[in-house]
Amino acid sequence: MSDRDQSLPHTVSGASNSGDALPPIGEHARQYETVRNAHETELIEDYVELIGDLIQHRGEARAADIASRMGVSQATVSKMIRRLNELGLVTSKPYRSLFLTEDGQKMAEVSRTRHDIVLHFLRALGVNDHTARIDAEGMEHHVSNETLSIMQRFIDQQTQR
Amino acid sequence: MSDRDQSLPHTVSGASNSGDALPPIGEHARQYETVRNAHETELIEDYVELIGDLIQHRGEARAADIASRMGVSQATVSKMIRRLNELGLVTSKPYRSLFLTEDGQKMAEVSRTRHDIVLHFLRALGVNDHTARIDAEGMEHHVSNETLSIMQRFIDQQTQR
DNA sequence: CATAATTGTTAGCCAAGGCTAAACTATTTG
DNA sequence: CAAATAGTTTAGCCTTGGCTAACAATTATG
Repeated sequence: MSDRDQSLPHTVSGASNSGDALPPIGEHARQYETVRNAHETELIEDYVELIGDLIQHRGEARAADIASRMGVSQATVSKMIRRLNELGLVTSKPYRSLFLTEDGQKMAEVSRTRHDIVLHFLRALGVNDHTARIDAEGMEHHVSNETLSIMQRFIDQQTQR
Repeated sequence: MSDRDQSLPHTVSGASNSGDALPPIGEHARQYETVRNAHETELIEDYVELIGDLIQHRGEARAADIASRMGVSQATVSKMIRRLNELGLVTSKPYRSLFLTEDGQKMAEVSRTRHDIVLHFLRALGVNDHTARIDAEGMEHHVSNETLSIMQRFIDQQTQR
């Protein structure tokens, strides 16, 4: 709580969208579909990204570390690792630490880049570091490449002055 | 696809976060926890928000409309409505259209406001309308009130000039 | 006004992502 | 080097949010 509990702004400048017509049905459905799809990959990406970070910063990724950092039980991690294996994102021998496959490394890097852009963008916007970290974690999977590019441009403008 | 498929920016100005140390374990876990919690309420909020929109724009919310706009089967909607009922967010009589309870209306309004702020913000940033709509749909549930306030301020600055 | 078409519900299936408890493996240490 | 501790996996359970198919109610129409 704390940082995230502040008075919610109650207005939007100019015409509120509430007055706008609803989008055409097909388009509307596609918007929700995009979100549902993002959902399916989100967790996977979070695990892969975290595993990449652990390898980079700690030299290895142990299940126990993943569990404590993700805030879930070891059993959950174990099950997830099996999935990542099936998806060809990690290789693992029982009771040994993990490695990312080439695909896994690629995914980790893309996720990491996106994450960083969103985080830097929020900070450049003026959001405090702690909140920015939390928001970035949730937002990263829902930001299109178009928006990412624009965020990057914004960061550049802010820092080059 | 289309709008969302563009070259991913590969750099972040200044120090990449990848070089930063990992957050302390407890904090890290809390970040993920926040995202997991958001997840649980996301869908609920989407349904409630959509029901509110339908009532406002169409005069009523029928299950069939919800199904086609969400892009899911009617059976799924029916089941979901039962849950919303249990949660005290809607009232419904079998084979009749839905109404939001007071709590439901409150939730719909908060969601709508957040959604609008994020959407307007993205447009003010320069994101094209179509992409902005998709991104807003996914992002809205992960934006803290602090960030929303800052987005609102940004919108005001952009439009008041 | 009887029947067809539309809309809503129920039953029963599935996969994902949590959990706890118990079993197994590896590592550390007395 | 044996026993204790730490780490990992498996089994089995639960809830959510999808689905299809079958049935029920409502509404529209010939």
